[in-house]
Amino acid sequence: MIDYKEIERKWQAEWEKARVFESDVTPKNPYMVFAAFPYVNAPQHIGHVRTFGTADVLARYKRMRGFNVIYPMGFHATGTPILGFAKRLQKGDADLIRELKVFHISDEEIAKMTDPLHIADYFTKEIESGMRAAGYSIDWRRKLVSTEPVFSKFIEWQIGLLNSKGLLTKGRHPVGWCPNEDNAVGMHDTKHDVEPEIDQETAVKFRIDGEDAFLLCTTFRPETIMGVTNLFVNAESAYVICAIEGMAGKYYLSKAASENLKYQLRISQVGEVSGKELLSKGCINPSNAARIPVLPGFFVKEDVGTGIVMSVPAHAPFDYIAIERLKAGGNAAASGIMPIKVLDIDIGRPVATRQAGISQSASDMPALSYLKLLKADVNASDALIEEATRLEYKEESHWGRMAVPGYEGMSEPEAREKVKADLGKSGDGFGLYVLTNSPVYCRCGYRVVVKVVEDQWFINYGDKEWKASTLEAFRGISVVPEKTRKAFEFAIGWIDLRAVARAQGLGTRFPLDRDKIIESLSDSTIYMSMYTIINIIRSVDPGKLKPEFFDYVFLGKGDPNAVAAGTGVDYGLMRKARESFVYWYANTSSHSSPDLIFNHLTMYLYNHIAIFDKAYWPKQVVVNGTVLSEGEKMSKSLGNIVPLSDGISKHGADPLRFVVIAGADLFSDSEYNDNAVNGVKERLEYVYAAAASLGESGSGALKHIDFWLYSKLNRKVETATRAMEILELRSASTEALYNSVIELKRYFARGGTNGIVIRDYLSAVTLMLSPIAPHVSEEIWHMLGNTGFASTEKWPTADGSMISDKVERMENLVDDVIRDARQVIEITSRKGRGQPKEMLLIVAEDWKRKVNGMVAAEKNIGKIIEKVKTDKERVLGEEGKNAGTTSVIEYIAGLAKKAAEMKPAEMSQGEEIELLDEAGSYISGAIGVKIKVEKESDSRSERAKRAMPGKPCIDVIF
RNA sequence: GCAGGGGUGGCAGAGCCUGGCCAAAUGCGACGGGCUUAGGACCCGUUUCCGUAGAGGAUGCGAGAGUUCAAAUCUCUCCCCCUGCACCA
Repeated sequence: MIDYKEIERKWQAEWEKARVFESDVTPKNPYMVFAAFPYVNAPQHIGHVRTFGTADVLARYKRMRGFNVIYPMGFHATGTPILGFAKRLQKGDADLIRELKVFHISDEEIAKMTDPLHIADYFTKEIESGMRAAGYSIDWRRKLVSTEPVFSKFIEWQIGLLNSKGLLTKGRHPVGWCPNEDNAVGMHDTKHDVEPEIDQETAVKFRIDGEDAFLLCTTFRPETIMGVTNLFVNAESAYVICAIEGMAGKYYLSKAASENLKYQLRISQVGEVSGKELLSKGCINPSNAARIPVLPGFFVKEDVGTGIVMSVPAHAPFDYIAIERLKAGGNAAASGIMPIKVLDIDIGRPVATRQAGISQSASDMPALSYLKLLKADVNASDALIEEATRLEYKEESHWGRMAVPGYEGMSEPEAREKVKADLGKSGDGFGLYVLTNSPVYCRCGYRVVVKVVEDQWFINYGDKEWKASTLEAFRGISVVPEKTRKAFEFAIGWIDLRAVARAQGLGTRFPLDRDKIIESLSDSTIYMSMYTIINIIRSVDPGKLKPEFFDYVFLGKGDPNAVAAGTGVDYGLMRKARESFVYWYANTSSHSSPDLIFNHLTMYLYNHIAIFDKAYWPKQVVVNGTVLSEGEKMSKSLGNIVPLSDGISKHGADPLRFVVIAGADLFSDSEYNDNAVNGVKERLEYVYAAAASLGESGSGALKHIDFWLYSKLNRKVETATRAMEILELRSASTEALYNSVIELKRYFARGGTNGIVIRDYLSAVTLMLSPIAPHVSEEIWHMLGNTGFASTEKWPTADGSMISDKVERMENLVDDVIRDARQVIEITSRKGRGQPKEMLLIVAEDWKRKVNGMVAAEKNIGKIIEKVKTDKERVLGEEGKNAGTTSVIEYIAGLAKKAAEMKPAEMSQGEEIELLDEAGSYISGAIGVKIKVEKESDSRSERAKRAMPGKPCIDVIF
């Protein structure tokens, strides 16, 4: 048994003592591996091992491949979550405390966490100790925290630089907003962690007949305006009359809506009116000047949109039902309403209603068709009508074609945009932001609204030139796995304005507006460059780190003497920092999880392209999958996380690393469960035990099975190396561990005992396991009698001359024989022939091998038979001396069916016999019957002539 | 809706780029046997169907069509699942 705790303690101490993972500029080729730095609002759970562990495996592998490698680590503490965290604790949030208890954090410690800086401090240490326990080969001298003064100086430089390049811009921007706290709210600030989703609706003005006033509607489907037959209001709700700055006339909307909208419109109330009063008004449809009534709509909610909706009974099931109900109730104004269809659904498409055999053209009312489809009558539940709406919108959006003048033939999305633009031009409509997943509540209990923030600073990722050069540069960057490249390209194209400053949070003040804090994704785009110099400048007074300093170190700008004099930073130290940056930043690999593709990773690319010289642009980005537990993503919100420390103490760091990192393809999610971990443990222990018992092995001349093991080993090295190069860690580890165990077992079962062979095999396997299971590998490496660290050894290289298809296929022959023999015995025993005494393995004559070769080359059986008939001596030569012409011809004829795929025989009769003799005890052990190997020509068996090259004839003797 | 990734045997998951050696690796599970006082662990075997003194056949990799001597693998159409869609780390 392996004592994981013991060997982890031992080797981690040894590594630290020998400083094997600390590295500085040397003549060797540099390689820097880093992972997106963790946000420090919780300790690590085993899900994090996926990214940090994968980075570690690459660092360790590259080190063994002769690179000078650093794997630095930093911590992200800026931003709002920690602040929210502290606030929640101040209020004694029970959910959060329960979460913390999962990580075994003491009550005293929790009490102190009402201070945000303490949270950052505590978890930074916590996470570091977890990473040390997991055995990551991190150079801890380069540790960095995003709240450090040094870091702020660096970020100020970055923002200043972006601004000087004209990449910052200012403007209006909609955000989720809490009216109570007067703050922007993101997912972390809401109840149940829901993201406030903001979308733009279209507000349409319907002039009231005889008044200089409008009813203001909102809609997601402005293209249906030509089909509007009436408006709906909620007769029970309070409405108000408002003036809106910048727009002529007065506007009616619900009181609730006026409250919500004041965060995006300059809106002032000038009067009040009840919903009932609105019913008497008549409106003009701006699209066709038709006069339409205002009716009470049962489904209209005062706090959604403006509390007034357009009614399109032809295309909106709710509208259709509402009118039907009004008609049934004898509403006079409703009685005359006829639905107006504005778009058709492309005939021939597999539309749900058509499949259900419901005609659409007959009724001219798609809304009714969808209601019929769902068997929804006039009294249907809201949920059912909702479902019909959803289905209709989906299909109309997909297959709908406009059928009104000016828009004929347009698809629904095209028409939507066109109508929206047209309404904007004519002044009859404008865009309005809404929360699509409303209601969303702030943690404080208030309902979140949309606020349009004025004077918001952005990083303009929409800048055409910047976008183009980023996309261009991206083509030269290696993406692992390659299949995520498209997602990146899309993200690079999609990203646009990105808010760079916000009102609250920990972090660096925004240089252009000191009341604001730099948004926390924007302050983590080029921090990796700091890893190259942080250990050098650690002692420098942050006040001296002026922009000129960073200009020199990172951009090579300015004269070092002048910069040193101007900033007060030591000249030599500054030169050293520059040298270090130039050295390390030339070759980097960046690791993170797929959810960062659309923000952090894309911004990482953009900022590097904008700021650094081409030589220091990213070289490789690596994206890995997540970790599942019982098929579900491991996350705090699901409550199914396992703290890293628990995982390590329960299973050991190496088995945990193995399952999480190598348990699945890089981009697939890996499944963590005890069963999987135990499987890894068993195998690690098998290798360990094999090394432990090495002393008992013999030596001597190499036998076939020794050559076989060497062939497997060298092939394994090739495969694993190829896999490691593209971080296919699953294949690499399958080769290094799973297959090695299978091969070793077979080797021993087949009587392999050669100590030299086993040592060679185990040595290479141990080194290949080292990146993923470093502690166990060190231990085994030393058991094999080595003194240095496996971690710093050379990765094994394959000896191609030891790889032999023939040798491996010979071993397959042994298996084939066993399988066939079993089958024969089973059948004979079923036929009641009792226990066999002995089994003959009759090996085909060499002339048959010669014939096989001829058939493989010729394919034409007839021709070959002719040749044999006319000149057997010459055709078969020495091998055919004792073969009767008749039996030769019979044999050839028997090959007719297989002629097409016939391959020349690989083994001679002598080799085949030798192999079967060597494997004899293994074979007889497997089938439980004594075996005897004989030559076809020596055999007295009647079946002997059935022997084929590579297929010995089996004859069971009773 | 848009974008990306997928759909393989009881399950998980390779294979697909570079078509044949694929009834399809590997692991788990299930079943049978061995070992054990017993269980666990471990070892051996079976795990689509049919046939059979063995080297054979049929069906088969979301559905359908096509290309090819040959398709899980290439092409097209369709269906379904997962993830993301912003100011939030």
